[in-house]
Amino acid sequence: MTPDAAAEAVGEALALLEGRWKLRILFNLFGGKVLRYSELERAIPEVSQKMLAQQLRRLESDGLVRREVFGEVPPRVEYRLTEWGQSLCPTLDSLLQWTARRVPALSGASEASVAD
Amino acid sequence: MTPDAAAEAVGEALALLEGRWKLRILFNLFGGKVLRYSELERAIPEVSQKMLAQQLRRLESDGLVRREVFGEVPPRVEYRLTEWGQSLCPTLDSLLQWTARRVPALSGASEASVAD
DNA sequence: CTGTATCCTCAGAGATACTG
DNA sequence: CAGTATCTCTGAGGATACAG
Repeated sequence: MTPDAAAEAVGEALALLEGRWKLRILFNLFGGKVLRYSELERAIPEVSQKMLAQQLRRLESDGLVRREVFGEVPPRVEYRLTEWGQSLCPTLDSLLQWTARRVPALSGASEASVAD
Repeated sequence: MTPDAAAEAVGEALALLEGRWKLRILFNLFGGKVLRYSELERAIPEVSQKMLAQQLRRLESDGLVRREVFGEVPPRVEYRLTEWGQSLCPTLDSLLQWTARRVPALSGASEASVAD
């Protein structure tokens, strides 16, 4: 696999998670949690209705989230992770472990090393 | 760990990789490769000089890439991954494995399920 | 309750030109 | 060779209003 092909493949994976709200949504659903639209709004107070709806649609069409509509009055819509979405958890965990391995601060990091 | 805290932590990790060029750069350096500025330009022909320099600086200040300047004429600058940067490889691999597990296409995926 | 529609802003990507 | 400087422009995201 060439560096470019690998970068593209990983990039496509990351694209599914990019944006300011996707991770917030995902982490509120990890562990099999099932939330209504209004519950997600409360869980993520900073998000606008437009962005919440938009990102949920994206997550759904990308296969990470399942949306279930109940034909009731008043309307009810529930969101949960798909199995595939749930299976992302360990990978995000490994990302977390990686950040923990970051070196605190290189002593001479402010200036690039200069060899001669 | 709350969903919000986890989302923020993972978001910070992803931020280190976001942008159109960072992964391209990273994958060209994985495996201990050492490349000069001009070699990176050739490896990623679509990138402008501005973006390449800018993203390299970011990767460097984030601790993923090490930059080594040789005080020669003509100038020579080499880039390689730090140990921490190199240690990201398995995680990106697991991301790749994850995408491979994606379900091909849900039969009734175009319309959301409607319960009653 | 669960969304669309519209308008607006502003960080960041890209093109181009220039420099030690 | 290895970069800055400057300009432009796009599009993600936000505010607000409206709708089934």
